[in-house]
Amino acid sequence: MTLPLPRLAPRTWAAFPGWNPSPAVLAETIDGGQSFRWQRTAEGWTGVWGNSLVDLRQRADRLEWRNLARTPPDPSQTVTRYFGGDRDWPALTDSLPWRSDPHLAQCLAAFPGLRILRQPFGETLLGFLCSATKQIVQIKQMCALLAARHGTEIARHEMAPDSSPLPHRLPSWPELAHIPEADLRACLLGFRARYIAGTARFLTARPGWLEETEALPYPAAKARLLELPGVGEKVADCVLLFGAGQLEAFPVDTWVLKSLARRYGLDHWKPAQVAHFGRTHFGPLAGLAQQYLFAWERKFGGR
DNA sequence: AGGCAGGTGGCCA
DNA sequence: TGGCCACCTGCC
Repeated sequence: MTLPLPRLAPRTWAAFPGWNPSPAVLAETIDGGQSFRWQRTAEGWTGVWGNSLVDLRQRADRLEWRNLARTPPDPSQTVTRYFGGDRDWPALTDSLPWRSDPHLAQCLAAFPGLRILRQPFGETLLGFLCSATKQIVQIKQMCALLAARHGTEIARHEMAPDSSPLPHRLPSWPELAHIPEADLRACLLGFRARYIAGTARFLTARPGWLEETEALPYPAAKARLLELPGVGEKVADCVLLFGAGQLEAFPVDTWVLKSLARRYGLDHWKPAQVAHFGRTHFGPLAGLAQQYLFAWERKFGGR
């Protein structure tokens, strides 16, 4: 006979402190290519990171969230960190050189309140190792399969609705190290499976390496990430921007290449040259500027 | 139906 | 240093 579990109070909706983005800007922030673990629901969005399982919904005048997992003990702290709630985003955005850059000004106006997420470092690395020459939908599928087949289930709050499609964590790096490459390939990873297996072996041989890397200043952290198989300039910058809060990281992907070619006259420039231009032109928060350019180009770039 | 997709690593001049 | 190409495979 099993005893009935103590009945926990249902998690209730709470207003999101200090952030009220439009539905489009919210979608661009959580589902625009920074993170691959958010799904639309009837009410809004469900997302997973670490041991967190969180719902978002928008009311007429505010954004609301609720925790669906039994852990962590203080979910509001986790949510605050994930959404960069410890930074003054309006001030950061205002310090970008939009006054002397009409296109940047146009991008800021098109996505007011856009934020850079601060995701768990190791998970960000995994997501972007999956990203090479893949579109966001497909990267999300890879992550979903990795989680469903190889990640531990997140203990849900008793009162949480069980319709959530994302009840599993991504596998940790030690867990990934035990998965045969063939099983990784079965998660639609293709040639990326070799990178992930290689990185898993590398990290398993060096306990603490990832945590040390996350804490290093940007140039040193990037140099270390480049040691990993499958991590080049672009992936390293994405991991540092979206998983370590390094706003000076300036990932150059095809969208940013397109953006700078068409809006800044940098036709035929190579990625390394564009990266240099970005750092000098946009300054120490180049990564934040990059996210606005990226979002604008994806949405309006077809003209 | 088939080319293409948020790159990287290896090889060659 | 710079340019090219293989690498997997599901989607539009």
